[in-house]
Amino acid sequence: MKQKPTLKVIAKELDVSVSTVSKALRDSKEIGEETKNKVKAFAKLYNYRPNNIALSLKNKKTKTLGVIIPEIVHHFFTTVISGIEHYANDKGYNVIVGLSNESFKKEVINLEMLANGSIDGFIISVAKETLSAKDYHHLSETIDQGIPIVMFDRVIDEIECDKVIVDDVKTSEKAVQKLINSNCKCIGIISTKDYVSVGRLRTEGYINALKSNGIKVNHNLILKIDDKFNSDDNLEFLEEQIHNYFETNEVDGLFAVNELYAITAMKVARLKGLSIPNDLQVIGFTDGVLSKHAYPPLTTISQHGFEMGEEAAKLLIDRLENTNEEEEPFKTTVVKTEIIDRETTKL
Amino acid sequence: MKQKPTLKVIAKELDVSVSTVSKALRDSKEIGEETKNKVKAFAKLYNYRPNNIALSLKNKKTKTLGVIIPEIVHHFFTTVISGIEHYANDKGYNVIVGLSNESFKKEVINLEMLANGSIDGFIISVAKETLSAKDYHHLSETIDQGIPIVMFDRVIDEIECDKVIVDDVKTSEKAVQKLINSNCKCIGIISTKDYVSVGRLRTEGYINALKSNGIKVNHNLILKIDDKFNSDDNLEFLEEQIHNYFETNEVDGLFAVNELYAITAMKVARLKGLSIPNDLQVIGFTDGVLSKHAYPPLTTISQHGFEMGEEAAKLLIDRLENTNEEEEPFKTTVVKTEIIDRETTKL
DNA sequence: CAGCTTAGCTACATCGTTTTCGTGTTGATA
DNA sequence: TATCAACACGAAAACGATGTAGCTAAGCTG
Repeated sequence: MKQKPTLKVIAKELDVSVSTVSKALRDSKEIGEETKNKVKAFAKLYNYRPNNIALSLKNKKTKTLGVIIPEIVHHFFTTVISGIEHYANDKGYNVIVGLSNESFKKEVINLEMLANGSIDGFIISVAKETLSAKDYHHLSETIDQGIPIVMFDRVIDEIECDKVIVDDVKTSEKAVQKLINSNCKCIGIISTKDYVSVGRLRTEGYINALKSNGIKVNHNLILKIDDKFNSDDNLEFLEEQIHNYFETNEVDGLFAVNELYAITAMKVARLKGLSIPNDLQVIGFTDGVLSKHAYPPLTTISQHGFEMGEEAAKLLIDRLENTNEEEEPFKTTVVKTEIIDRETTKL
Repeated sequence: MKQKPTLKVIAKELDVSVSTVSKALRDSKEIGEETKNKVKAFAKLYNYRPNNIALSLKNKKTKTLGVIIPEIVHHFFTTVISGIEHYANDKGYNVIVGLSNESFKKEVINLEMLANGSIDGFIISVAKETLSAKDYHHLSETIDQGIPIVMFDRVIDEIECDKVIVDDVKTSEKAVQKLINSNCKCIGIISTKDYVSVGRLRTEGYINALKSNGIKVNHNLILKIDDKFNSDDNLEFLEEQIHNYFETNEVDGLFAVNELYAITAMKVARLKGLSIPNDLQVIGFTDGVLSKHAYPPLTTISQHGFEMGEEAAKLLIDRLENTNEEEEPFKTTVVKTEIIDRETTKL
């Protein structure tokens, strides 16, 4: 086992000073050609690489980004991480991932654990518990300490920072409009409780679409699921709620605010003997593996998670590397969406 | 924006020395009660937290783990990451994620980027390209430098390090045996090319099961998909290969080495008018979202990815924190598997 | 009262790097 | 020959924290 060489050992070995070695490796013109070559050759031979930690301490920047998400076993979030990684790596940044598991406490711990110099900035999608508790002090304090935050998907209006979102309202309008155009007479929505911003906004879009088509909004057709935690865990609960929903409503068009709700609704509908898309048309939100491989393949809205990730990383790194005296104003980037036509809708 | 206070500013503010502050905060008995209280109160007021980077430099350990995986938009890998995170966080470690995208070059870059002091050890699942090229110098060099590596799932026999695997051979035997017991007369397997260790081993298990039941092995029934990269990208290619396979083989039982192959095979079979599980029984490997939500829900083998992650983190952290003089011998942990009975098999 | 202990604090080195500010030597110039 | 620039390099500070060793004053003992 050979230890990583440091400037000091190279210096001693070649009988020059540490500063000379450092300068030679950085190709400073202060150092003579001969010495430079000697040092470089030696460094190459022993595979010298500057110690990142020492550099971080000196430069007061770590070149790593902290990403905090509610869960990682989740297609959308991992797609976003891919995008973040891609852009970040390209710019020489590393990505350190923290999981909140939708828990406020874990979110706070993660933030504190990383805010002690380990990272230069955060990219975060807020936990449901945080959203419902409306306790954002950890976020504002972090920003206060000069650590920039970029929020994506689940954002908080009250906090001033860069944000990357999708136009949930407009997108949902489009989806519901598509159902209307496909001759659906009774369109329902399966959404989340209102404290989840995306659920609220998508419901808003659903209502807008109905209204602008002169359709009266029937609040029984709006199902708001209360899944505080990982929804995969209480699948039966979800199925039961959807089952009850179908018992009391005769829908022929359904808009679900995520894949799982859509897939589960399809499953329940199938059990009731409904044929998709003949008896019931379905549109989901988020284009994940489930949608693509479902039977029948689900018509859904692609959020372009990869682009969201890239954009979030870009916003963050831009801010980190902005050397201007004046602070840049905060930006909110809206990533465009797209309806992926598959087989759960007609037309 | 208030900057993070350092020991130095606290010291100056309270007119004591830096060491006094440090010791007071660590509750050293060298410092008088009065001074301690004063310092602690001040530190609390200004929310002092020791700078992680400085600590890392001093202690020569970063308390972060580097995880390098082929892709992150993948249920199994994210489940493993969850397990790693869970155990690591518990022990006060952070997790930094690198993606190889199945590329040898990216794997090397990621390793080098992190091996410069940023992390204390690696947890890695090797890229397909690395496996097929059989070039492991980056791994052995890393270990040589004293940075421990734990491999999981896709491991390399030639490299000596801790490993976490599943008993692929035995597990596959069990799965195929189940098909035999369910009266399948012609059982096929969809696997990967042999350089992917898990594909090779699972094929081995398939062959073992047939042999031990006195069934002659027909090599036409063994389909080895060559997907060097993310298999989601060349879905048509996969479908085509499976389609051809079904054209030339009349199988009534199918074992697939991953979810996607299983689901895709089911889709192709359905197109051919086959009914599942009546005409064709299917068992997959890896219990992901696809299996659970497929139609019909897929009988599959759970690898317990979460436990694998926890175990990998445990092996790594144990080694890192082992203060004994002698090196511990390398361990290979075999995580148990389980067949999840769903609706693509009879019985 | 010399000598010793001890409480309570400070100085300093250290981790690995970069960077500023010297400093000594050479060769050229006035 | 004194002066000066250019060259090639070294010493030291700095980043933030920790720990060892050293120092001072007070209190005690014989």
